[in-house]
Amino acid sequence: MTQLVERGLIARWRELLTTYNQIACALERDLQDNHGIGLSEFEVLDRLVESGQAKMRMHDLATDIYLSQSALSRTVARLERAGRVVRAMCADDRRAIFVSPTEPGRQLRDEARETHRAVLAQHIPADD
Amino acid sequence: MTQLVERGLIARWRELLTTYNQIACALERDLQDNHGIGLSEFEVLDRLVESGQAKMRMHDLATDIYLSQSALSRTVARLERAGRVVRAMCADDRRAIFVSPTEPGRQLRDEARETHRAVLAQHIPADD
DNA sequence: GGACATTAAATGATTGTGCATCTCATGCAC
DNA sequence: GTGCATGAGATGCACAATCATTTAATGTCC
Repeated sequence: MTQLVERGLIARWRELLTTYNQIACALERDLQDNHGIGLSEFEVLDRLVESGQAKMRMHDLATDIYLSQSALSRTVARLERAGRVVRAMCADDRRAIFVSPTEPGRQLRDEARETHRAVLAQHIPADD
Repeated sequence: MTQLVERGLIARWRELLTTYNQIACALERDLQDNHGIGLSEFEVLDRLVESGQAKMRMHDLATDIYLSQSALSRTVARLERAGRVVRAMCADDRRAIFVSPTEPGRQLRDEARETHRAVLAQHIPADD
């Protein structure tokens, strides 16, 4: 990535495009094969756990992540369906929803994190 | 991008993830709004024209680009439906297909290129 | 020449995404 | 209080991407 800094906008964009797609594709495949979880599901779960808090509001989760609001909503729905998180009412603001990882969810995250890191290590250049 | 080189794998990946999504999203939106063309359609058309050749085989086009074979096939189909390219038999190898941009296709590409460049200029850091 | 692997491209099925819209809940003005 | 804008989240719809499969043409080995 960094070695291409001077090549002009288009070249840098294309580099970004292919790098992103390669990595995202590899992550998607390995996460799915090894843990039965998609990339965006992992990213959500990961951020949820790493926040350290027991529960997070959807809205706060959304600011952290690259997903659109509707994509986040569906991703959390999938995670819930799979028993990785629970959604709960928020007493203070009844429009809001709290999301918390379940124990299996935390566990899955820990396992998947290793696959995740391995794929990244393999695809992201050591340094410049 | 470059200023984050030392932050570790995960941080670099997240940076890539959000950068990519912001730019791709902006490109998609502006290309669609201003020229009625999607990002992958533009990328295909752009590479097709910039190759300098009158026609290219699908397979050669595929090596240049981040799209899967089936995605490319459908993207070209969309471009053809919109009159931006034509597909033709290849006499040498009757399995292969030639793709050529039409005049309106070239023209659209030239126009869209400016939008494309503008969005990139706006989102990709000048340099460091 | 015949059988089989390989290659180019298209296509069916499934899935995830974005946009627009909808439903409620809040907040604020009056 | 009523009325209206705004905010949080869910959902219908359309579309694009993937995987797996299919069709058809080439190549190869015997």
